[in-house]
Amino acid sequence: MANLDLIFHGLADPTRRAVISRLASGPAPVSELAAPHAMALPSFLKHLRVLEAGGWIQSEKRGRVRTCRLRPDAAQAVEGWLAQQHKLWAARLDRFDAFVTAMDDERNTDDV
Amino acid sequence: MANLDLIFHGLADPTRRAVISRLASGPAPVSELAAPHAMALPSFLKHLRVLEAGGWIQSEKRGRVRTCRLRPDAAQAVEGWLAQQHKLWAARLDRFDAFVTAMDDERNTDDV
DNA sequence: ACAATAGATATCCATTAGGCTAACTTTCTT
DNA sequence: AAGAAAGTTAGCCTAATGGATATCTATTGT
Repeated sequence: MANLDLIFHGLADPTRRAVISRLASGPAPVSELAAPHAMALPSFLKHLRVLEAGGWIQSEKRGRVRTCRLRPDAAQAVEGWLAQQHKLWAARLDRFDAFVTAMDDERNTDDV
Repeated sequence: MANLDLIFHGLADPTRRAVISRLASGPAPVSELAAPHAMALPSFLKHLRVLEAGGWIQSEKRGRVRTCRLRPDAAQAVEGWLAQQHKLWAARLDRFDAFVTAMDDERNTDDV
């Protein structure tokens, strides 16, 4: 699996996030993926390579057409990282919730 | 709220992810955050600024000490993006699961 | 008052990112 | 066989990254 640096770097660009969203509705050849993006093809190809390096997509060339499809792996890695952070944050977030709740109560008391 | 580019860029570096994890156990001054990382302070400060730009942390200076604390906002943005993608992927992932299951069944049949 | 502490600022440097054009290879189509 | 289509490769450019030093400011402790 790709490392988190590459995984997150893959997401840190709107073109690449758009490609991921597009591929959610099914595999597509390179030029179809590139069409909505106002840039030269070689520039776009770099984004695809970044996505591939991050494990977001895989591609296969048949004839002169390279078809790209999404891979669920990277998303799972992101979720894993988030879940781990959540565990760490749990106590804090609870306390934060308590704080917000206390504020609300106070405000309500004032209001009522 | 910071945009997704900055949010994800914040995560695309191990030093910065370590800072986020560290801050989960509570606020800390800059030099305490910097201590575990083998780099010069100005280099480390850049990472803090990236995290601040991405909405991951906030900081406040009192006297000569700047205290940094985590903000839940950025994580929520990430979760929002993931949830949205999940909606898009749902059908595909189901089909992928079915595919994997079919493979497993096939393999089990061979094995047994 | 002075020295130490905690950061901040200013530069500098090498590498990577993200864009481009031009030229090239392969694979269809006619 | 020739030409169009779909990528690919190579090189160029500018700006941003991620690191470093050296210097500076502002606080705090003695």
